[in-house]
Amino acid sequence: MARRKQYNEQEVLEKAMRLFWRNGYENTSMQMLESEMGINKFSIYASFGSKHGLFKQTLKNYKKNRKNIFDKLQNSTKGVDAIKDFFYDSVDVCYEEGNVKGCLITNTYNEFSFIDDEVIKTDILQFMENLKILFIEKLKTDKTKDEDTVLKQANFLLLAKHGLAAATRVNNNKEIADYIELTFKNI
Amino acid sequence: MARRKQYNEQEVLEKAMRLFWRNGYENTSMQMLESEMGINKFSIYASFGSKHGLFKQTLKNYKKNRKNIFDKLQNSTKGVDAIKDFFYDSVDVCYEEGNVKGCLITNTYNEFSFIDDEVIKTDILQFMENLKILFIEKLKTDKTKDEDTVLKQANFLLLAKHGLAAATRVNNNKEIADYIELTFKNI
DNA sequence: CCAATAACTAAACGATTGTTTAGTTATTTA
DNA sequence: TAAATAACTAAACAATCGTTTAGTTATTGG
Repeated sequence: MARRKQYNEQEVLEKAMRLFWRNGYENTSMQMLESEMGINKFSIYASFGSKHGLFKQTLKNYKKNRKNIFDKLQNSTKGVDAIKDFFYDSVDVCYEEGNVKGCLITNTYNEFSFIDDEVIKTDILQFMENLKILFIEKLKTDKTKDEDTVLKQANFLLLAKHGLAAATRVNNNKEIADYIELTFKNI
Repeated sequence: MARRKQYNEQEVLEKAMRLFWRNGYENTSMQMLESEMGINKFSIYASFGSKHGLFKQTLKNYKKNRKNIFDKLQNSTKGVDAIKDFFYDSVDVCYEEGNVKGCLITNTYNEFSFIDDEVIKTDILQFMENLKILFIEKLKTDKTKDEDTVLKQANFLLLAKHGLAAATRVNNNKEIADYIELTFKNI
């Protein structure tokens, strides 16, 4: 054995995540990552392999961070209102995190729709597919909805979530609340 | 006088627009622009000043191209249904253009929210503000809506349009129609 | 205590970015 | 027809990108 790492991989990964979150993937350079993470390029490559690898782990970490609000949605018995709560929770997380911009998943989805990178794309699409399944599950608890309605509404809510994520990047809390209320008015 | 330009500035600008539309600003290189526009870098700089200048003119050209559907919205007497038609028209334009991705304004809005470029940002925000004013105008034709409701619904529709633009980048026509119908169900 | 070795620093890598420039070609008008 | 000049080609520009490598430092276990 020899010298030990002078940094904590989880800690620097969190810092990298927040930088990617603020600036997107392409607009985050290795130089920026160096100073934000507080470690040398060599160390980044030693721990995460590449910029791409670091970003992948960043996404993984993001999902882990959000696990609690997904679990809350999954375990709730409130039906459609559980989804509405989830929308509010998603917004809250963004503002709690402070300096970030919107939702990292949605940001990545937007950015990579212009880039050939099936690895990241598959990752994101799977994430959204899982969310849709959760929506469907909650919508189905309302027995007055037929299957077709449930699917349509699930698709609608997935896109509404997308609009919401865009909104959390610029709008204030009040406008966002209005948006959520109107989204669920007829669901 | 001397030699004349061997290309038509309007024609090559349209080609540049479609390339930016497909790939975004940062992911479009001067090399790609050269081959897509069919002219040399020198000629691009002679006609448009810089990559940034070319992109600005691209946005201007995009607005001009869409003037007809904005005019249709403005001149319509159908109230809220005019906005709904506008949503469908926006989708149609995307699909008619073929190889492009979503709405150039929304794409640019998303991409530049991560970049310090007040020129482009101001341009885009003004565009969205104008659209919101149009929405308000149409919503106001329904005299049963109070002022507060009109503003809330206009904000909602602006964000819904954002979600729609995201959808036209991946989803099929049927899902998009469902989304539009649900959006307007309670307006 | 010292040889082994992992983690560090810092410089350099080749590739690509947007932009400029020097030199050539073609067309215009006097 | 010939001088003038704008538009062309193609090469080079400096800066930055992600990545690698050579050399140094520090800490470990025998």
